[in-house]
Amino acid sequence: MENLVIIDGNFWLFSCYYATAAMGNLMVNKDGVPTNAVYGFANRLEHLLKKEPECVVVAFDAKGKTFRSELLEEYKGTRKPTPEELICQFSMVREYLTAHHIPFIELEGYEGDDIIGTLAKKANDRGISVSIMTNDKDMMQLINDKTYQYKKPQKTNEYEVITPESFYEKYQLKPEQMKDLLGLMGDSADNIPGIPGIGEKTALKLLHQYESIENLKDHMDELKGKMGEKVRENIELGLVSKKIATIVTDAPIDLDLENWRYQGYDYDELASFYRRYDMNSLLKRMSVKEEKVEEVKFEIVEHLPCITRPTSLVVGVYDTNYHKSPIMGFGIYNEEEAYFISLENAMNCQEFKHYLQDESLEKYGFDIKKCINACRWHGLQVKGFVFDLQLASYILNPALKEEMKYVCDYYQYHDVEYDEVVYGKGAKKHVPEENVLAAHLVKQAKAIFTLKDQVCERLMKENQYDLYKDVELPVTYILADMEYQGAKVDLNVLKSLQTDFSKQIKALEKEIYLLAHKEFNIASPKQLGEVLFEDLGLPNGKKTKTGYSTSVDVLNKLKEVHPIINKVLAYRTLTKLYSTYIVGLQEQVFIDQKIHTIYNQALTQTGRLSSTDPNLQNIPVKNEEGKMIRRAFVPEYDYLLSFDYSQIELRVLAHLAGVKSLIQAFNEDKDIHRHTASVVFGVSEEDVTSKMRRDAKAVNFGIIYGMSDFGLAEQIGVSVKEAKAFIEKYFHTYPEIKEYMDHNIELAKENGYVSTILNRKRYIPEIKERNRIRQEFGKRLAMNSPIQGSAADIIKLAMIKVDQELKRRKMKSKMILQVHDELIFDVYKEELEDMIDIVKRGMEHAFAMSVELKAEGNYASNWQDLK
DNA sequence: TTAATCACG
DNA sequence: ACGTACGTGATTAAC
Repeated sequence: MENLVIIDGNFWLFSCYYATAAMGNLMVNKDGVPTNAVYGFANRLEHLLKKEPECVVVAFDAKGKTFRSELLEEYKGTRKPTPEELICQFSMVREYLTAHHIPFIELEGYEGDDIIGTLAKKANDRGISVSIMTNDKDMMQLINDKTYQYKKPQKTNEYEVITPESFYEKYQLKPEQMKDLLGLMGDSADNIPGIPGIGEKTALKLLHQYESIENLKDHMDELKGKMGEKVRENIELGLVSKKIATIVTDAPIDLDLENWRYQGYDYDELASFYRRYDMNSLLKRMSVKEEKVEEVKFEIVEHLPCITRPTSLVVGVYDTNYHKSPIMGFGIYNEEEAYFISLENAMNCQEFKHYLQDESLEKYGFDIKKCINACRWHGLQVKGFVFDLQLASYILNPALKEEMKYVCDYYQYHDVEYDEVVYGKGAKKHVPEENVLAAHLVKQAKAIFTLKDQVCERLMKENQYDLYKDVELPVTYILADMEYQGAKVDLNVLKSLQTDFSKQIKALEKEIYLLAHKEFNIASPKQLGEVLFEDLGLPNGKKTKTGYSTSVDVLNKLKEVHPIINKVLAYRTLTKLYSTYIVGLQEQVFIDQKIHTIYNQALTQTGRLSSTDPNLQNIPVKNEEGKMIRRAFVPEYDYLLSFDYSQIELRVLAHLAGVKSLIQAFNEDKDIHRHTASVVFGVSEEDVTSKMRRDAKAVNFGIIYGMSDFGLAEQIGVSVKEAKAFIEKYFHTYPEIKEYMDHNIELAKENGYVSTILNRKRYIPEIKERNRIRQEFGKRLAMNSPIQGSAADIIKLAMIKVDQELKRRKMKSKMILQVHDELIFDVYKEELEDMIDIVKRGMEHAFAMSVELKAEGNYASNWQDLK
């Protein structure tokens, strides 16, 4: 007999919530959204699905009241209000089911119970058996020889089945008499009164004799004593209670078994749900479930045989910083050959070196920049990389973690292990035995080889192959050279700053202790908060989950209140510079006197680069003390040359949105913030005051971020009302901007993603979430990402253009740094003029738009003097 | 490991 | 009535 499984969605969600919420610490995802109930729900469902049910459907309560509250005002009146942390999971669980392709039903005016009752009846009428997944005892009235109830005990996942027989054993009643039982004894959970004074024992006795409340009413005169009185007094209440406890079986819902047939999940959709809410164990479990693949066969060789065909190549780099990491060995794979060779053997093998260097031997890799540079530090030159799975997959979906296992799982290739699992982590990290290492690397190589065509096809289909091949791939080679070239540092500058700063810090420390009347750790926000807001009794501006906020914005507002504030602010600035830059950078200087950063090209959601180990994209520049750090960055050759784009994001916006007056202003080379101020405030450009310009600048920036009135108000220090008026005026001035922003929000809703000028995509699942705050966040992403991303596209094009020209003209000067809208070069003095010309032109002609691009630059003998 | 803070575009 | 500007990385304290 065919079977339909009906899940009582509300019961499951509530019980999962309370099962873990009671422990005190709610499970949340990285954004702080509680996920415990949905996580439990998912776990329970996955377990159920292992039993391979034929048809599955979930029933939920709909919002609003039902006929029951009309019959009885106090129905469900004793329920505690649903906690906030659970409410937000109602929509989340629906997202989960949608991702899982499991149907759910909710119907206004009906409870989930009624949906279950109706479906069960309709299914039974068609000869289909039904399993009701709930612990709710009301539901027992639905049990019959084709419908069983499945109760989940607290501890196990093995359900207790309630059949008509087991029901009879317990109550000596027919299941449909459950309504009468509840009608008489009431139900405290739903606040159904029943007949006061009648409990389960008496109710059962009465029903064994009279069968139903209706029949009892006809014979109630026969009843004796106190009990008889009670029944006679409240028989009507009993009848109403029965009505309330009766589950509807004729709600307007159709049985749609064909669409409810469970046919497995779509990996992408479900995995993306699990990723979104950080449900990593469920994510991992879904890949484990896949069928076992056959063992990868390979050979561990001392000498590499002659290779003549394309291969995938994996370099086993041990540490995350590949500029100083040992290499453990190499994995090489194609459809006929699979080898592992250790570094030691590789270094002594001419055939291997030839294989690496031969550009005509095409190689496929994962993070080829890492492979190229790790090899370079070992004196090995690699040529012929033509495919990078990491970059390709980043282009297809930047949300994917950049680790290989995640990427492969995403493309349904599961026979790859996490590096962390093979090498261990933390103190346990080690180089594994050779055969383990070899298997790991060759498996990775096989994965790359296997996935290449599929991923390229997908790039073609998405119209992103050009972005990958003509932008990201060339850029990765350029970045490899930039990293390897490095930025030269004058350690003497840092050393002298170190003595200088540590004196100042000590002095400030003393002054602060004096003002605070005690010694404490100023770097501890907790202790500082206590000193400022308790000991000194300063007016506290609230904030943060763990205590007082002591961030700059808070402290800035207290500057006038107490002299300690300025000292603390100065202390903060200096210690930040001291630890992160003065000390931190010195530790990162290589033996060649240079810093070799690592650019992550497959991380940001917008297409920008990021820089680590150390981060050279956040070297201080905004205040005087900070700027001094830049004096330590010096040329290896003669000069540092830097060019940066002027207002690239606003120009991109003007172009993309087709803002006529902005385009014109840019092309007339006007001061854009002054222009904005003049149009918004309706004064001539000469009459724009510095405040007006400052405010206009804040709005120009804010607009790129998809600002709110509140955010702007905070930023420029006006009331929310004023900020709102300001924004309205701004949109009135540039109506095209408003249209463009709305358009992108629409695109995100319709397609699920937004795109840049080079068709870089960013998926925005947030925009479909039911949580309004998350949805608003999604809207801001939809507005900002195309702008920030297009600017990132453009500077990548510029890097390629400049690099090509440097190569064509055989220049010896080098590109060494990229800071989002700025390129920095280490130049020979005899090349200086040419370099200025090449860089400026390369940047300004990187991409043709209706708005001209403008790059301005300078040269100097250290980074500080560049600005 | 996480939260708070602050450095950059 | 919500909570509130986009994208990063490093350091420190405190668990």
